[in-house]
Amino acid sequence: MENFRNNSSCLELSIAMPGFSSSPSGEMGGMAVKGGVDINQVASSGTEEECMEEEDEISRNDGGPTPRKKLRLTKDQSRLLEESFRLNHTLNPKQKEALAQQLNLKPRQVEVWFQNRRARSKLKQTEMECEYLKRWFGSLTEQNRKLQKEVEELRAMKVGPPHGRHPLPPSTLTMCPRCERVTTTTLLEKSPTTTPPATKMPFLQPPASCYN
DNA sequence: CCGTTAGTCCGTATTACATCA
DNA sequence: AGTGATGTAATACGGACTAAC
Repeated sequence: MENFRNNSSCLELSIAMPGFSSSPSGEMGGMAVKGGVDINQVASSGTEEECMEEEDEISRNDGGPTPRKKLRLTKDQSRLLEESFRLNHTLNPKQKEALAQQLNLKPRQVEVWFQNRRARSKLKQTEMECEYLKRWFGSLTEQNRKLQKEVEELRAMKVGPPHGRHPLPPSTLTMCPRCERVTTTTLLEKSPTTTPPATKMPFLQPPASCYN
């Protein structure tokens, strides 16, 4: 059976992360998944069916819950998994099988590794977003503080000398999120920092000056 | 055509173990 | 040696999707 579900795009945020290419393969299906399988019983290149057989053996043992032991992947295994992940964030059954064979792991282990890896990616992205929003908040606070100050100054000017002085145009601050350089622009221009970062993170749209 | 069911994969939360300071 | 923190492999569960009936 094929499963064309392809919704890992929910992970697709606009922050560019190294090794996060978000190009899931579409074709899914065909693997038995549910059911607790203690796959730590040595990483032999077994099939899913063999996993199930092992599970049966385990559950037949003494009836009691078998303590699960945890496998640590070798550096080579991790490296190869990471390389595969860079190419694809999801695996179709054939890829999974091939990779498992190559790594001397069970397909289920490869599948779990990819699931956890996707979760870690997402967590990392969320942390980055959080960090960015904090900085955003900080810069807006600072911007607000300066504008308040400017308002105060303008008010003071208004009640001060009646004529002969041209007040400066009100300005606002713009911070480039990439280089974190603050520039001043007049309010007649559209200030990018006043645009909420709701949909797209402005990492991807730094001002042209950033590249100068 | 529509509803139901079974099978599959995925995301998410959690658990349990290994390792390190 | 004991312990708490951290990283991560593995499990549990529910949702989404598809094919078959």
